[in-house]
Amino acid sequence: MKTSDKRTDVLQAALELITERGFHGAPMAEIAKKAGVAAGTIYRYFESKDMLITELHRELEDRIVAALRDGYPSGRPLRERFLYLIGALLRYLIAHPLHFRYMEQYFNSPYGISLHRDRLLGKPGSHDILMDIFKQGMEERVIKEFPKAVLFSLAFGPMISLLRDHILGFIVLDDTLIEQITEACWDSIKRNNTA
Amino acid sequence: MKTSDKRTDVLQAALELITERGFHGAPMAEIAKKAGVAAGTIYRYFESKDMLITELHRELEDRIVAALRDGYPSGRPLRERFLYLIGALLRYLIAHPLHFRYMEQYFNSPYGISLHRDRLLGKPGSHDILMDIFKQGMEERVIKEFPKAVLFSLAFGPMISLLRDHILGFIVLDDTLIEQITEACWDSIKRNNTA
Amino acid sequence: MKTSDKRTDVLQAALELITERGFHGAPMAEIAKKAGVAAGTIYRYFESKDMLITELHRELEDRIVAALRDGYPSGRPLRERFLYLIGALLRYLIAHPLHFRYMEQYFNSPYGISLHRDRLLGKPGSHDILMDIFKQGMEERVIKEFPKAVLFSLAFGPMISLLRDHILGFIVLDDTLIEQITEACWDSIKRNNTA
Amino acid sequence: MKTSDKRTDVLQAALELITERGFHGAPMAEIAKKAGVAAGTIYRYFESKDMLITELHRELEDRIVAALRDGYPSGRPLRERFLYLIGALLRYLIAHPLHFRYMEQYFNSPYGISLHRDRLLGKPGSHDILMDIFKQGMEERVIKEFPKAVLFSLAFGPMISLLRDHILGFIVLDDTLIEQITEACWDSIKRNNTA
DNA sequence: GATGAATGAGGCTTCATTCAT
DNA sequence: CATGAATGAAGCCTCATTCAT
Repeated sequence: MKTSDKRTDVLQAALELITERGFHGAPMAEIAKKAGVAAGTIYRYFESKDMLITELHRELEDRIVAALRDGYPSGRPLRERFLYLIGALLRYLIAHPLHFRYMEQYFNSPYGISLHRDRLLGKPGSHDILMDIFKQGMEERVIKEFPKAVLFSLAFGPMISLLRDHILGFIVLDDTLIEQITEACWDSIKRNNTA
Repeated sequence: MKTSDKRTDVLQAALELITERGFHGAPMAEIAKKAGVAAGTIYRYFESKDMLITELHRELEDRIVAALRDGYPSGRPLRERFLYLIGALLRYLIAHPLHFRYMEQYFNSPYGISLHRDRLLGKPGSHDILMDIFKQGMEERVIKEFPKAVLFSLAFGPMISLLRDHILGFIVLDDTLIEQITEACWDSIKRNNTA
Repeated sequence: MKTSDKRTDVLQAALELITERGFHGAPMAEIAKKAGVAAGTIYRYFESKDMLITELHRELEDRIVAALRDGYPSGRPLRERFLYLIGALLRYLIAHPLHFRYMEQYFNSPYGISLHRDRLLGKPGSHDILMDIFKQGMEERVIKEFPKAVLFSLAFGPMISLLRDHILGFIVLDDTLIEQITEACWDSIKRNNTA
Repeated sequence: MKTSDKRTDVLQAALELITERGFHGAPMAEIAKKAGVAAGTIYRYFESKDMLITELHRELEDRIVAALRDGYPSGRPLRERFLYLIGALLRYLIAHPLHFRYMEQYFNSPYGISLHRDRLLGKPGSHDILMDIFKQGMEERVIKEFPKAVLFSLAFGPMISLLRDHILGFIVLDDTLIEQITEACWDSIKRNNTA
């Protein structure tokens, strides 16, 4: 049994180094050293530093999407599905702070700019799930009449900000708080029953 | 009247180049050229590239804070003051997309990591204004009982996400939409007077 | 019957790759791939890349010399033997452009510099044949009184230049032209019997 | 008075190193050291190693062409002009063996391949002079009826071969010999007055 | 103060060669 | 014998910073 697949080692080393020091503070030589391989070895698995960075992004994204799909309460009411999605993502990223940090950096770099809208939840998978919720919600007049991008921002914007604070130790996001926060997000997009 | 203060020229050139190409895509030599000065000249005004970057951040922050203070309806009700703050910031950043882009990059770089909590509204100034609103709001039971960091994220998180979309052209933030969005933010932090 | 001797495959692959891209555009790994063997395998047959290159040179040289010997009209008059030699070489290299390209590259590289005089026809074999012609020719006062190196250059120099043009498609060397050219070469070394 | 223009120093160092060791045996770092400058300095004058190599080629070519033009006996008979051209080139390259070695290497590399026909005498200048001689010579039926490329090869091919031998010390090209050789070249292209 | 040529450390990448399987 | 993953030295180039003018 091989515990160490070199490709995986490189990705992990890159993840750690890049989240800690940024793309430009993570030379290939250092990534190699941290991964326990020679510098040249990285190039057997990744065409270039850019490719390594892009590939790592893709892998993390896949894992995140998988985490969101897993346990998604398809048949349940709108609100419940929405709360699940936000909560699951929040929990995943709290459990994997490096993933969060990496994704954040990626989107704020020339790499991620081409990804635009397909951001944190870019993969068709989870993105569509969310969009379905929004669509259905607006049709049923449960959710405010907003462009999807606005709903998206209201739903996920706070999370990013909160995760940073959590990682930096400014707040502790325990289960109770997470629940309250997801509900607050729901409040921002749900229609006010002015009736 | 000095139309061209070299220091200002350098800052402006740095702003444009860095927002367009990132910190590492903006060599000092190019900044100098764009600013119409010699490379060495920059070092008369800034100790190093890092200092230039930090200084630029500080200047932008100052201007943003000033913009928020200006016209702030001190004596008015809580909700109105809150809406004003969010709306003013949104409007300022829409009017100054480079400022937004720069601040975003800054926070997502090793530079910004040391800034922690003091983010977009880091300067005591505006930050305090907002914190006062939260404090008073919670005391008066108008706003949900949350750690301030959470309230902050609920209030400003969506905005950052929206600004990106706006700058990238995915949505058009006109005055009507801005008003609706700020109200949605308010919905997420205001207490549901179901009692 | 061995259709594929690995050693031969490697030499052929090297020939093709090197003539196409130069010594430095032909990595061992690529030669190996083209030869259908593993990179390490090459080192069973050749001590190093340098040795491979040198060895390939030697093999091509052997084949060229063999081609010249074959059909050489030993008993015939001087002029005829001379014309045969030039013509045969020209025809061989036209038929094997890769051989020509390789030899050319070889001589113009640090490898070939150590080969000095032993150039295209370096191997004692054909070289001697030519030298005999020159010697006899001078003795019989049919050929100009020149150092052998000069006669050699007059005889073969034009050919190299022409082959390049032919390979590059600037001229088409058909049989008629070849005959005329070999005669022109003869003109340059044959004594003008003006006396 | 500046004896050392850094650009010139770099070109000279490159010339020496490349002729001695080939393009790939002449690292930029070494060229820099030999030129007495820092590695990075080269890039102020040349965009890349390729550009340096190409530029050096151009400069040498210019000098050679200038040497050929200088003293060219425009008004004199065809034969004299031809002999002058060959002789002048031969003399120039004997006096500047590094130039010859460099040009040779250049043409036998991927760089020079794109130069094709425009070889040693590529610059319109001298090339045209030669072509004019050929054209006029054929019209006046003084020169054999050959494609220009063939005449060119007959005229210059031997020279290249001879220069190598000279540089390697196999022969000594003194003025007497040079004159005889140029005449031999003339013999190869001039029409045989079979009349 | 201003200039910009010069510096040289450091980054990314290639590739000949080795060696465990 | 053959394999091909791994190695790491070495090459090209960039760019923040300095300093003589």
